[in-house]
Amino acid sequence: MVEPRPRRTVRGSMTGRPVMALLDLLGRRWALRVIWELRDGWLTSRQLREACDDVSPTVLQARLSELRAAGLIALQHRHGYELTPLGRELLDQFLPINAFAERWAAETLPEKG
Amino acid sequence: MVEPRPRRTVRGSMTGRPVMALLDLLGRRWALRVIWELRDGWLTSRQLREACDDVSPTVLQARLSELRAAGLIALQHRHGYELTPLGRELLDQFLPINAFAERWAAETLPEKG
DNA sequence: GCACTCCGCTATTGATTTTGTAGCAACACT
DNA sequence: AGTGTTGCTACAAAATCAATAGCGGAGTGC
Repeated sequence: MVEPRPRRTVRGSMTGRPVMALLDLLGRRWALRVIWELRDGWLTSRQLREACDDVSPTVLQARLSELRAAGLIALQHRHGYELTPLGRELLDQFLPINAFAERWAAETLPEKG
Repeated sequence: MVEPRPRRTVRGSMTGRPVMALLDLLGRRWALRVIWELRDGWLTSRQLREACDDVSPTVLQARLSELRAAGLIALQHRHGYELTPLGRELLDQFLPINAFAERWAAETLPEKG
Protein backbone atom coordinates (compact mmCIF):
# COMPACT_ATOMS: atom_id res chain seq x y z
CA MET A 1 0.00 0.00 0.00
CA VAL A 2 0.98 3.58 -0.35
CA GLU A 3 0.67 4.96 3.13
CA PRO A 4 0.25 3.20 6.41
CA ARG A 5 -2.50 5.20 8.03
CA PRO A 6 -4.84 7.66 6.37
CA ARG A 7 -6.75 7.88 9.65
CA ARG A 8 -5.85 11.13 11.25
CA THR A 9 -9.27 12.37 12.34
CA VAL A 10 -10.56 14.35 9.45
CA ARG A 11 -13.78 16.31 9.46
CA GLY A 12 -13.18 17.25 13.07
CA SER A 13 -16.48 15.60 13.81
CA MET A 14 -15.29 12.66 15.84
CA THR A 15 -14.28 13.26 19.41
CA GLY A 16 -14.28 9.62 20.09
CA ARG A 17 -16.25 6.99 21.85
CA PRO A 18 -19.97 7.56 22.29
CA VAL A 19 -20.47 6.72 18.64
CA MET A 20 -18.72 3.42 19.09
CA ALA A 21 -20.99 2.51 21.96
CA LEU A 22 -24.05 3.52 20.00
CA LEU A 23 -22.87 1.69 16.90
CA ASP A 24 -22.28 -1.39 18.99
CA LEU A 25 -25.71 -1.12 20.54
CA LEU A 26 -27.45 -0.68 17.22
CA GLY A 27 -25.29 -3.27 15.54
CA ARG A 28 -26.99 -6.13 17.30
CA ARG A 29 -29.57 -8.31 15.76
CA TRP A 30 -33.01 -6.76 15.60
CA ALA A 31 -31.98 -3.60 17.41
CA LEU A 32 -32.39 -1.36 14.40
CA ARG A 33 -35.48 -3.23 13.35
CA VAL A 34 -37.14 -2.79 16.72
CA ILE A 35 -36.59 0.94 16.61
CA TRP A 36 -37.81 0.97 13.07
CA GLU A 37 -40.98 -0.90 13.90
CA LEU A 38 -41.82 1.58 16.61
CA ARG A 39 -41.86 4.44 14.14
CA ASP A 40 -45.62 4.78 14.04
CA GLY A 41 -46.33 4.53 17.73
CA TRP A 42 -46.41 2.09 20.58
CA LEU A 43 -46.42 -1.65 20.17
CA THR A 44 -46.79 -4.35 22.78
CA SER A 45 -43.97 -6.81 23.13
CA ARG A 46 -46.00 -9.41 21.30
CA GLN A 47 -46.95 -7.10 18.48
CA LEU A 48 -43.31 -6.18 18.27
CA ARG A 49 -42.42 -9.82 18.09
CA GLU A 50 -44.87 -10.35 15.31
CA ALA A 51 -43.69 -7.25 13.48
CA CYS A 52 -40.12 -8.49 13.60
CA ASP A 53 -40.78 -11.71 11.69
CA ASP A 54 -41.50 -13.56 14.93
CA VAL A 55 -38.15 -13.04 16.58
CA SER A 56 -37.56 -15.33 19.48
CA PRO A 57 -38.64 -13.67 22.71
CA THR A 58 -35.22 -14.35 24.13
CA VAL A 59 -33.45 -11.98 21.77
CA LEU A 60 -36.31 -9.55 21.66
CA GLN A 61 -36.32 -9.13 25.42
CA ALA A 62 -32.56 -8.77 25.40
CA ARG A 63 -32.76 -5.97 22.82
CA LEU A 64 -35.67 -4.34 24.61
CA SER A 65 -33.74 -4.31 27.86
CA GLU A 66 -30.68 -2.84 26.22
CA LEU A 67 -32.60 -0.20 24.32
CA ARG A 68 -34.53 0.64 27.44
CA ALA A 69 -31.34 0.97 29.46
CA ALA A 70 -30.02 3.19 26.70
CA GLY A 71 -33.04 5.42 27.09
CA LEU A 72 -34.15 4.99 23.50
CA ILE A 73 -37.38 3.17 24.19
CA ALA A 74 -39.68 2.97 27.20
CA LEU A 75 -42.35 0.66 28.46
CA GLN A 76 -45.58 2.52 29.16
CA HIS A 77 -48.10 0.82 31.35
CA ARG A 78 -50.95 -0.54 29.24
CA HIS A 79 -49.40 0.85 26.12
CA GLY A 80 -46.47 -1.38 25.42
CA TYR A 81 -43.20 -0.12 24.08
CA GLU A 82 -42.68 3.32 22.73
CA LEU A 83 -39.82 5.45 21.54
CA THR A 84 -38.60 8.02 24.02
CA PRO A 85 -38.05 11.55 22.73
CA LEU A 86 -34.42 10.62 22.37
CA GLY A 87 -35.26 7.44 20.53
CA ARG A 88 -37.64 9.34 18.30
CA GLU A 89 -34.84 11.73 17.53
CA LEU A 90 -32.63 8.84 16.50
CA LEU A 91 -35.32 7.33 14.35
CA ASP A 92 -35.96 10.64 12.64
CA GLN A 93 -32.36 10.66 11.57
CA PHE A 94 -32.87 7.13 10.35
CA LEU A 95 -36.05 7.60 8.41
CA PRO A 96 -34.37 8.75 5.18
CA ILE A 97 -32.75 5.34 5.15
CA ASN A 98 -36.01 4.06 3.80
CA ALA A 99 -35.73 6.07 0.63
CA PHE A 100 -32.10 5.11 0.44
CA ALA A 101 -32.94 1.44 0.80
CA GLU A 102 -35.16 1.57 -2.24
CA ARG A 103 -32.51 3.21 -4.33
CA TRP A 104 -30.03 0.73 -3.00
CA ALA A 105 -32.25 -2.19 -3.92
CA ALA A 106 -32.82 -0.72 -7.36
CA GLU A 107 -29.12 -0.23 -7.98
CA THR A 108 -27.82 -3.41 -6.46
CA LEU A 109 -30.19 -6.29 -6.88
CA PRO A 110 -30.97 -5.97 -10.63
CA GLU A 111 -27.26 -5.86 -11.43
CA LYS A 112 -26.58 -9.08 -9.61
CA GLY A 113 -29.40 -11.30 -10.76
CA MET B 1 -54.09 -3.58 25.88
CA VAL B 2 -56.44 -1.23 24.16
CA GLU B 3 -56.21 -2.14 20.52
CA PRO B 4 -54.74 -5.14 18.80
CA ARG B 5 -52.79 -3.57 15.98
CA PRO B 6 -51.85 0.08 15.62
CA ARG B 7 -49.70 -0.89 12.64
CA ARG B 8 -51.54 -0.02 9.51
CA THR B 9 -48.79 1.69 7.52
CA VAL B 10 -48.82 5.29 8.56
CA ARG B 11 -46.69 8.00 7.06
CA GLY B 12 -47.01 6.42 3.65
CA SER B 13 -43.26 6.08 3.78
CA MET B 14 -42.94 2.33 3.90
CA THR B 15 -43.61 0.37 0.78
CA GLY B 16 -42.06 -2.64 2.23
CA ARG B 17 -39.02 -4.77 2.08
CA PRO B 18 -35.79 -3.20 0.90
CA VAL B 19 -35.49 -1.49 4.26
CA MET B 20 -35.77 -4.78 6.05
CA ALA B 21 -33.00 -6.26 3.99
CA LEU B 22 -30.82 -3.24 4.58
CA LEU B 23 -31.60 -3.20 8.28
CA ASP B 24 -30.72 -6.85 8.48
CA LEU B 25 -27.48 -6.27 6.65
CA LEU B 26 -26.48 -3.36 8.84
CA GLY B 27 -27.70 -5.06 11.97
CA ARG B 28 -24.81 -7.46 12.04
CA ARG B 29 -21.85 -7.11 14.23
CA TRP B 30 -19.29 -4.63 13.01
CA ALA B 31 -21.21 -3.83 9.82
CA LEU B 32 -22.07 -0.30 10.89
CA ARG B 33 -18.68 0.13 12.44
CA VAL B 34 -16.88 -0.87 9.27
CA ILE B 35 -18.81 1.67 7.25
CA TRP B 36 -18.17 4.23 9.91
CA GLU B 37 -14.45 3.62 9.95
CA LEU B 38 -14.25 4.12 6.22
CA ARG B 39 -15.63 7.63 6.52
CA ASP B 40 -12.33 9.39 5.92
CA GLY B 41 -11.10 7.30 3.02
CA TRP B 42 -9.70 3.95 2.15
CA LEU B 43 -8.35 1.50 4.69
CA THR B 44 -6.64 -1.82 4.15
CA SER B 45 -8.26 -4.86 5.66
CA ARG B 46 -5.69 -4.89 8.41
CA GLN B 47 -6.05 -1.23 9.16
CA LEU B 48 -9.76 -1.83 9.24
CA ARG B 49 -9.23 -4.68 11.64
CA GLU B 50 -7.15 -2.50 13.87
CA ALA B 51 -9.64 0.34 13.67
CA CYS B 52 -12.44 -1.99 14.74
CA ASP B 53 -10.88 -2.92 18.07
CA ASP B 54 -9.07 -5.86 16.46
CA VAL B 55 -12.10 -7.76 15.25
CA SER B 56 -11.39 -11.30 14.30
CA PRO B 57 -10.56 -11.54 10.62
CA THR B 58 -13.27 -14.16 10.27
CA VAL B 59 -16.10 -11.77 11.00
CA LEU B 60 -14.42 -8.88 9.33
CA GLN B 61 -14.07 -10.77 6.09
CA ALA B 62 -17.65 -11.95 6.36
CA ARG B 63 -18.87 -8.36 6.77
CA LEU B 64 -16.60 -7.12 4.01
CA SER B 65 -17.93 -9.72 1.62
CA GLU B 66 -21.50 -8.89 2.47
CA LEU B 67 -21.00 -5.16 2.21
CA ARG B 68 -19.15 -5.63 -1.02
CA ALA B 69 -21.91 -7.78 -2.44
CA ALA B 70 -24.33 -5.09 -1.34
CA GLY B 71 -22.35 -2.56 -3.32
CA LEU B 72 -21.64 -0.35 -0.34
CA ILE B 73 -17.89 -0.83 -0.24
CA ALA B 74 -15.31 -1.85 -2.81
CA LEU B 75 -11.82 -3.22 -2.78
CA GLN B 76 -9.46 -1.10 -4.84
CA HIS B 77 -6.23 -2.70 -5.90
CA ARG B 78 -3.39 -1.38 -3.79
CA HIS B 79 -5.72 0.91 -1.94
CA GLY B 80 -7.70 -1.34 0.34
CA TYR B 81 -11.33 -0.91 1.05
CA GLU B 82 -13.29 2.15 0.20
CA LEU B 83 -16.88 3.28 0.26
CA THR B 84 -18.64 3.22 -3.08
CA PRO B 85 -20.64 6.30 -4.04
CA LEU B 86 -23.67 4.45 -2.77
CA GLY B 87 -21.94 3.57 0.48
CA ARG B 88 -20.79 7.13 0.85
CA GLU B 89 -24.36 8.23 0.42
CA LEU B 90 -25.42 5.91 3.20
CA LEU B 91 -22.68 7.12 5.48
CA ASP B 92 -23.56 10.73 4.82
CA GLN B 93 -27.03 9.98 6.13
CA PHE B 94 -25.37 8.37 9.09
CA LEU B 95 -22.91 11.06 9.95
CA PRO B 96 -25.28 13.14 12.10
CA ILE B 97 -25.47 10.08 14.32
CA ASN B 98 -22.16 11.19 15.72
CA ALA B 99 -23.58 14.38 17.14
CA PHE B 100 -26.56 12.42 18.33
CA ALA B 101 -24.35 9.88 20.08
CA GLU B 102 -22.74 12.59 22.12
CA ARG B 103 -26.05 14.00 23.22
CA TRP B 104 -27.20 10.49 23.91
CA ALA B 105 -24.18 9.77 26.04
CA ALA B 106 -24.64 13.04 27.87
CA GLU B 107 -28.29 12.36 28.58
CA THR B 108 -28.08 8.70 29.37
CA LEU B 109 -24.86 7.77 31.08
CA PRO B 110 -24.72 10.44 33.78
CA GLU B 111 -28.21 9.56 34.93
CA LYS B 112 -27.33 5.93 35.41
CA GLY B 113 -24.00 6.10 37.19
C1' DG C 1 -64.77 -15.81 43.30
C1' DC C 2 -63.44 -17.79 38.75
C1' DA C 3 -62.37 -18.62 34.18
C1' DC C 4 -60.45 -16.27 30.13
C1' DT C 5 -57.27 -13.39 27.75
C1' DC C 6 -53.40 -10.80 27.05
C1' DC C 7 -49.36 -8.69 29.08
C1' DG C 8 -44.00 -8.74 29.91
C1' DC C 9 -40.76 -11.96 30.62
C1' DT C 10 -38.02 -16.43 31.60
C1' DA C 11 -36.19 -21.58 30.96
C1' DT C 12 -34.15 -24.71 28.24
C1' DT C 13 -32.06 -27.01 24.44
C1' DG C 14 -29.95 -26.87 19.97
C1' DA C 15 -28.32 -24.21 15.97
C1' DT C 16 -25.72 -20.29 14.36
C1' DT C 17 -22.42 -16.61 14.86
C1' DT C 18 -18.49 -14.52 16.80
C1' DT C 19 -13.99 -14.83 18.84
C1' DG C 20 -9.09 -15.81 18.96
C1' DT C 21 -5.05 -17.63 17.10
C1' DA C 22 -2.46 -19.30 13.52
C1' DG C 23 -1.24 -19.41 8.96
C1' DC C 24 -1.67 -19.48 3.72
C1' DA C 25 -0.79 -17.73 -1.28
C1' DA C 26 0.03 -13.54 -3.90
C1' DC C 27 2.30 -9.42 -4.78
C1' DA C 28 5.86 -5.69 -4.18
C1' DC C 29 10.38 -4.03 -2.94
C1' DT C 30 15.14 -4.61 -2.22
C1' DA D 1 16.29 -14.93 -2.57
C1' DG D 2 14.54 -12.47 1.46
C1' DT D 3 11.48 -9.44 3.79
C1' DG D 4 7.12 -7.26 4.45
C1' DT D 5 2.41 -6.46 3.42
C1' DT D 6 -1.78 -7.62 1.25
C1' DG D 7 -6.54 -10.17 1.32
C1' DC D 8 -8.23 -14.11 3.08
C1' DT D 9 -8.98 -18.94 5.31
C1' DA D 10 -8.92 -22.97 9.04
C1' DC D 11 -10.29 -24.47 13.19
C1' DA D 12 -11.70 -24.92 18.09
C1' DA D 13 -13.79 -22.40 21.98
C1' DA D 14 -17.01 -19.04 23.60
C1' DA D 15 -20.91 -16.21 23.11
C1' DT D 16 -25.15 -15.23 20.90
C1' DC D 17 -29.44 -16.36 18.69
C1' DA D 18 -33.45 -19.41 17.55
C1' DA D 19 -37.54 -22.08 18.82
C1' DT D 20 -40.70 -23.85 21.81
C1' DA D 21 -42.97 -23.95 26.05
C1' DG D 22 -44.50 -21.82 29.98
C1' DC D 23 -44.58 -18.64 34.17
C1' DG D 24 -46.86 -14.88 37.28
C1' DG D 25 -49.54 -10.71 37.02
C1' DA D 26 -53.26 -7.86 35.66
C1' DG D 27 -57.59 -6.62 33.36
C1' DT D 28 -62.42 -8.35 31.80
C1' DG D 29 -66.79 -10.71 31.99
C1' DC D 30 -69.60 -13.51 34.62
